[in-house]
Amino acid sequence: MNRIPTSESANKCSTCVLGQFCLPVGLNQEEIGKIDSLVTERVRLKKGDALYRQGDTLTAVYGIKFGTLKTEYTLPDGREQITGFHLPGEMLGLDGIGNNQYQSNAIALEDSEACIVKFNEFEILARQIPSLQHQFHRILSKELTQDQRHLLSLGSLRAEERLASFLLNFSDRLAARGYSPSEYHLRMSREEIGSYLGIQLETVSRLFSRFTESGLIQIKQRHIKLIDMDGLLELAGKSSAIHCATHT
Amino acid sequence: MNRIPTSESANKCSTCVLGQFCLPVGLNQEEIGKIDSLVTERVRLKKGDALYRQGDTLTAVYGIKFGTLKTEYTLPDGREQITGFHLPGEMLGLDGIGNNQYQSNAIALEDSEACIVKFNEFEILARQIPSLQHQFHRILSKELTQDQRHLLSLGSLRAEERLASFLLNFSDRLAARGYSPSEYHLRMSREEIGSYLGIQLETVSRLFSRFTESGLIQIKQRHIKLIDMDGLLELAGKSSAIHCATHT
DNA sequence: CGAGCGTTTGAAATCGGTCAACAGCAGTGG
DNA sequence: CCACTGCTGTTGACCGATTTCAAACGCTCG
Repeated sequence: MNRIPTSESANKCSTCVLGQFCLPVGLNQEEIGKIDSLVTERVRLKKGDALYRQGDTLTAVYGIKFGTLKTEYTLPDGREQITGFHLPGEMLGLDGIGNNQYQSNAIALEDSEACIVKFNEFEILARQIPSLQHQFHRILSKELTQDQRHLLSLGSLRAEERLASFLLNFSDRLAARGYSPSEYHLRMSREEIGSYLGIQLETVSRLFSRFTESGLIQIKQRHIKLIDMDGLLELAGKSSAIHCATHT
Repeated sequence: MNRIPTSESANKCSTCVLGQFCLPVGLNQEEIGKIDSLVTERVRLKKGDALYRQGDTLTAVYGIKFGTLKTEYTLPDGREQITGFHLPGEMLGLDGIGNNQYQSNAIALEDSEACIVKFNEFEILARQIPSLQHQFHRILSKELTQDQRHLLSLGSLRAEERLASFLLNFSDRLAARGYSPSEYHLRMSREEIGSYLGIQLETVSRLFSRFTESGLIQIKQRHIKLIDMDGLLELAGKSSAIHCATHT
C-alpha cells in the first residue's frame, strides 16, 4: 500500500469516468473543479492489502478508483463476516465517521486503487457546495439501504435465493459500470461468498453445481456466465427485488 | 397519526432531555436554538400507526421523542424482515434520502411521538453549523455500523447467540437512556423478535424457556429480567461485542 | 514437477423449521 | 360477572435444509 499524488497520473475527479457513481454526482464543472483540490492523493493496493483496519483512526474516506475490495468484521473466536464487496465509484470508510475509528477491515481482492478524501477538509467543502453536501447524504443513505437489503437476504431468504440475488446484484452493478451483465469474473473465493451470504462455502459450491445443472449459469473457476436471467430472477426476485441496483 | 406544533407542548430541542442522543450532540446553546426553529412540529402515533411507508416521498427525517418503532421490509410473497427497533433519541427515515423515497415501513410498537425535521431546511442549516453537519454524519455512520453489526449477527451467530446479544443490546440502549439495564419491557412480539433475528418465533420462545431454565433470565409475558449478565455475555459476547452500544 | 490452496462431492449429523395442539390472557358482549 | 373469541405464546414431534466432516480433485505458482 503506497500513496501517490493524483497529479502524477493526471486523474482528477473532473475527468474521472466514475463521476456518475461517486462524489461528483449532481455537481457542475466548476464545483467538480473544487473537489479536484480536495482529492490530491490516491492509495495503491496490492491484492490482500488493507485500505484500513478496524480501530484505525479515521482521517479520510475513500472512493474506489479501480479494483474490488471487501469489508469484513472479524470475531475474536475467528469467525468472520463479510459485509460488502465494493466496486469502482463506491465510497469506503464511512462506518468510521461515527466515532472516528473504522469499524471494519477493508481488504483488496485484486490490485486496486482508492482516492483519498480527507474528511475534515471534505466537510468544509460540503458546507460550501450544497449539491456536494446532498450527494454525500445520498451516498450514506444508499449505503444504509444496501445494508438493509443485505439484512433482508440473510434474515429471510433461503440459501439458493441468497446466491441468486447475489449474482444478479453483481450483474446490475457491473452493467451500470459498462461491463457485461451476463458474464463476469468473481474476485472472491467460495468461502468469501459464503461469508457474505451467511452460508458455508460447501453450500455455495453445491448451489453453483445445482444452478449449472438447471441451466441457469455456467461457471468455470471464478468466471461466471448467467445463462437464464429470468430463471435466476424467479429464484431471487420472485419474492423481491433485492438485487435491484441501489448503487445509483 | 396527527401532527402537533411543538410549541403547544413547549418541547424544543433546546430543552429536550434526548439532546445527548439526537441531533444536538456537540452543539452549543446558541446553535441548538437554531434547531428549535427547524423542528416545529411533531407526529403523534398510536400503536400500529405508520410514521412512513416504503415508497412515500421523503420530505422529512424524524427524531423519536418517545415510544418505540420498528422498521421493516415486506416481500411480495408476504415474508417480512424487521431491520431495526428504535428508541427515543434515534433518527428515522434516513434510508429515504438516497432517492427521495423511504425504503422501509416505520411502525409504532406503542403510542409514540416523533419530531419532524424538514430535510431541505435541515441541509441548509447544516451548512451553517459545522457541528450540526458533523453530528448528522456521525448519526448516519453509526446507523451503518449498527446495521453491519446486525449483519454479523444474522450471518455468523447461532440462534442463541443472536438472542443473547439482542437482549444485551437492548439492555445497553435502555441503560444509556436512564432505564434499568437488567429489567425491561419488550415492546415487540416473539414473531417480531424472530423476524429481526432471522429465526422463527417458536425458536425465540424455546430459547426464552431455555434461558430461563439456565437461570440467565426471568420472563413473564413481555416483561424480562436479566439475571445472569455474565452468562448472557458469554453466550453473545464471548465471540464478540456486538451488542456494545453503538448508539452513542 | 510438486506443494498447497481452493473447490467439488459425498455421507452423516444437527440446528432450526414446520406443523400441530394447547394454554393463557385480553377484550367483547350478553 | 362470566362465557366466548381471538390473538400471542408455549411445547412437542417430526422433518429437512444446511452444516460438518472427510476425501479427492485440479489449478496455480514457485
